[in-house]
Amino acid sequence: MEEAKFESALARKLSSFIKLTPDELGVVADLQSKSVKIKRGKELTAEGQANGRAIILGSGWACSYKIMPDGARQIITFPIAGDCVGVRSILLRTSDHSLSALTDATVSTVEAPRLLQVLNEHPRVGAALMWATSRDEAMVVEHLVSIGRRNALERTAHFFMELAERLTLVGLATSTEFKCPLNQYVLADALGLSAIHVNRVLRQLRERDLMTVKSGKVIIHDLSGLCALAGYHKMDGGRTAIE
Amino acid sequence: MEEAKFESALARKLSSFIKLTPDELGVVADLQSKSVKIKRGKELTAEGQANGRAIILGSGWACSYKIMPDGARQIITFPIAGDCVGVRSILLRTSDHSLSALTDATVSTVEAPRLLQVLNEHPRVGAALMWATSRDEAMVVEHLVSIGRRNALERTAHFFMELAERLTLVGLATSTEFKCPLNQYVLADALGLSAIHVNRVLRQLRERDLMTVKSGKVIIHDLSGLCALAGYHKMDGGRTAIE
DNA sequence: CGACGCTTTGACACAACTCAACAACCGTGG
DNA sequence: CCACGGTTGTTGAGTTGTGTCAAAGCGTCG
Repeated sequence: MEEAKFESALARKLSSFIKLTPDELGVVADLQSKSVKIKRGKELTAEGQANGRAIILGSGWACSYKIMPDGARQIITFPIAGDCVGVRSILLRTSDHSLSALTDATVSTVEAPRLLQVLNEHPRVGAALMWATSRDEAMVVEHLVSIGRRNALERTAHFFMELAERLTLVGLATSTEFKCPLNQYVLADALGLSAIHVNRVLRQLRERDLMTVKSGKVIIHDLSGLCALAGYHKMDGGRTAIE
Repeated sequence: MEEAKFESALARKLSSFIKLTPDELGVVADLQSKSVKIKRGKELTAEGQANGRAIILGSGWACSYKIMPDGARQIITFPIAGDCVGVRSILLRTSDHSLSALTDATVSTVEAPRLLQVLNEHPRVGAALMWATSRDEAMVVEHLVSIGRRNALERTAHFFMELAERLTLVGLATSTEFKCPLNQYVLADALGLSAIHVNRVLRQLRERDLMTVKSGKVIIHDLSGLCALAGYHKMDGGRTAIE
């Protein structure tokens, strides 16, 4: 994984699960062959909309969310480069959440039949894709736990730890620093807080010399301190039972 | 679906998705052929434990949860009769949450290879299983939204609406009433509240003539009122794009 | 009967929200 | 080059939803 250049973030991510053959890497590349440029703010999927396709994010940031009747928004996750959205729900008739681009982005759409075909003909690629989506689901669960049982400070710290790990997996973060286009309003909607409280929490994290969020960049000052505060455990990035 | 007697809750649930042939129903029954009786309180899977198998709940109630370093618990979902746990994470080396029986229960264990075999040889059954798990995942997402953006009253109301719908799907609830062995401590850990506040919320629901929870039984007095309060929308129980 | 598990209630504390400003930043256009 | 508006960040004061602590009521079961 060190020196090799991957064609896509997805290929890089999957490779940390199982080493793919050139042939299989070709399949992964092919899934993303018809990529489209998307403008920041564009809605990619609306809740309730007809479904039957998955989306692969080639670059940029997005957010999947639900809107409440009173207009409040809960962000479920921030898909980043290399993430696949909607794989699991390809069987459901309608999408259960909305998806918007937070920055300019490139996306590829994969229709259900094509995906099923890959799963059949390239089981190892399929397994890797399923591994990646399982991982994403595990993060949704962790997010739920976070909102349910961590206070604002722990929750925020945990969120950034997780984000850092995800970004690292696709080569977008070092152990101390990464770019992050999320403003405090967006963070608030993800963390289940008010934007103002997010501000106070970020200040605390800064004053405790744990991390700094400024102008689109996150800097980690004290990784172990953050992990301790958040009760964060690194995800299982290891090999699977199969293969 | 009306008069037919199904051998299992799972068969009944899947049948509401696609009508299964007798042959396929046999497959579903076979998956549950080696069922085991489990005592209330028994832990079925521990977080971090080696995985590679799914569990089908034949009867009884369970809860899947995570424990925080300080001992707090967040319940993610309450598997009931007909639910499959751990299907998606069969590829992950370790389980990402714990699972305990809340009541005496019967469970069947399905090893990964067997499940993959079914998915291959009986794609329609496989699709139905994937539909069911997708549905469960959508509920986890909704649960996240609930904790993040609904207040205690709305959240509780929403929880019971969802529960009622799930129980109905396996024939364990009428539109106005169902058995429910969840006490206020357990509810609290699911709703991200304190047990005492759950009590206050339940009182409010009672005083507003919306619903009553008493001695293991839930009675819905005003369904539309509850839905309005909770912002609840029935899940898509309809047919899929495939088949 | 006593013990235990669960529910109910009250008084109080505190985390997080709301409202209301203001400050810093940034790209745009005069 | 500076003035400008829009977006984002920062701060303070006061409110409120929910948590904590403490205690009592109530069934059920041994």
